[in-house]
Amino acid sequence: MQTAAAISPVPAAARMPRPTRRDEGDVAQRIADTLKLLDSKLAVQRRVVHAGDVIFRAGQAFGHLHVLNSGLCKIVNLAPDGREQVVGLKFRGDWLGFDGIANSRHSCDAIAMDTGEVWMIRYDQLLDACQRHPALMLLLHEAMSREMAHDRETMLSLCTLPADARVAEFLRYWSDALAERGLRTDQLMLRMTRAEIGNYLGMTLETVSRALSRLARDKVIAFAGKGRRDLLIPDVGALSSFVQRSIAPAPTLSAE
Amino acid sequence: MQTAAAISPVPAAARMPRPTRRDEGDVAQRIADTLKLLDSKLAVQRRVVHAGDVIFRAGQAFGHLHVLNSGLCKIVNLAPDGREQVVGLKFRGDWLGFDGIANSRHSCDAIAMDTGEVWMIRYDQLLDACQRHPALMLLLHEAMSREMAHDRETMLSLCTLPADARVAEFLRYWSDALAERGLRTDQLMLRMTRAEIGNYLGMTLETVSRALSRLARDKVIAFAGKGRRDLLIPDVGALSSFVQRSIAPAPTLSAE
DNA sequence: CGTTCGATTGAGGAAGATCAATTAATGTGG
DNA sequence: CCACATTAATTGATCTTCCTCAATCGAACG
Repeated sequence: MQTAAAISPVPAAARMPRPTRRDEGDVAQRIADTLKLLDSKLAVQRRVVHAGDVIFRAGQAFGHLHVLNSGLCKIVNLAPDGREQVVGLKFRGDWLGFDGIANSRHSCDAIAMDTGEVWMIRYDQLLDACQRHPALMLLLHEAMSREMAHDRETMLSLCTLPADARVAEFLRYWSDALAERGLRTDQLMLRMTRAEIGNYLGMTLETVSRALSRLARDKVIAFAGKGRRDLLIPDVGALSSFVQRSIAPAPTLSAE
Repeated sequence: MQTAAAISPVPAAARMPRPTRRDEGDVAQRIADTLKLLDSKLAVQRRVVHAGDVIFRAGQAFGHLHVLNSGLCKIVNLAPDGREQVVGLKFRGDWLGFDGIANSRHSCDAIAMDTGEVWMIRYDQLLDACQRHPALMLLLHEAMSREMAHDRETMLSLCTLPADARVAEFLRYWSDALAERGLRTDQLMLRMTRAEIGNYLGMTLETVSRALSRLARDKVIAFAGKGRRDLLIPDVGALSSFVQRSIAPAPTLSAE
């Protein structure tokens, strides 16, 4: 992680009018509407998946987009030289497989991390349907746009946050995703090993473990049950403020 | 950077059939075709920009997509707390502003880094045109898809490469982008300060400077002219192999 | 010709990786 | 149900990479 070098003379906070965020209810509604619209206009093929199941693999011919109706899924990017990295987590209502459109071939693995249902949508049929139903096209573009915006947030976190804060931010994001979908957010079952989390966040499994221990010591999170995979998050705000604290350890700047 | 922890039992190299890559000629052709199609089907508004000009800013209402007809441009992501990061570089033929679709508001700054021409396309008109011309919609999806795939490559680099290799990879990517567009790739004018490059790559300006010095010492690159912004890249392959060398310093593994 | 900004280089320090040992949880066959 | 093997997680000690601070140099510009 490097210092937030001032690459622009104007402080960002000063010129960015915080974009108005939909609140949770809206997101849940949007997802429900999306699923309903897809189901009504298209021949959706449903598939039940279990933890570890491959939804698609890098290199496979692209023919379908997928939408997660329930469950949880990770996206893993692979380099030809063997490096691999978890580059995304997907929740109910999220689309999978956009990356395959450009080269007619998937460039990532998508792996289920829990029991769930995936809707498969033939891309050619989707295109047809978009011609007939502009709302469908809007919705599709919106989903792609959202994914891009989120990827950039991820890059920002990877580059500007220290390890502890990155783990906190990761938990905050996850519980946010749950909240948006109307699920309880005070308890969170990590369905990834420390190694996977570390891979996702660009750090080692030991660093993840230490970060979690520290967060627990500071009462920002707690472990539920005996396994160390179930977390209690009494206050999501505490996670956010932990992140904020770690990027401004010496906040005593007079002007600016 | 962390070790490439084996998060999956199967070595990636073994199961990923290297996707067939278009070669340079195809990319140049695709870009030319895209621009022609846009120009013929839409009311494109042209705008000449110079280094430092703002194409759009985070927070601004989203109304247009942009396509770079010439020049070079950076995308800067801003966090509400003031952190900012360069999250993308755009070349001729690249689209800008997709991130604005989802919340009707741009979430990044787009800043020109050189004299060039930007085509502005009203999003509502584009949607209309997509209804009439399926080819246009295909092309649009392809552009979005390509951007997502590239963002993931970027994350992979950020998380798995040490600083030197990240700089080398950055130069390789840049010169690749030039090659794809039929431009000469043996010389490259960096239009960014060391601080900007460092911000983009998640490291400090000193580390960038040292990495470049080392690459020059190893004859992978050379400095042209007196300023340190013009680079000579005698052999792009040397950059790639530098990257490969740095991820496998002890390659003597018997089996696997 | 001085001022300013960007780049380079060195020395020291800190965050996080690596190596290694221990403990906890999970699964297996008897 | 228990001994045992296996995998995940924790924690500590050490080492490496990269960040931080600081000085110097060069180029561009008024």
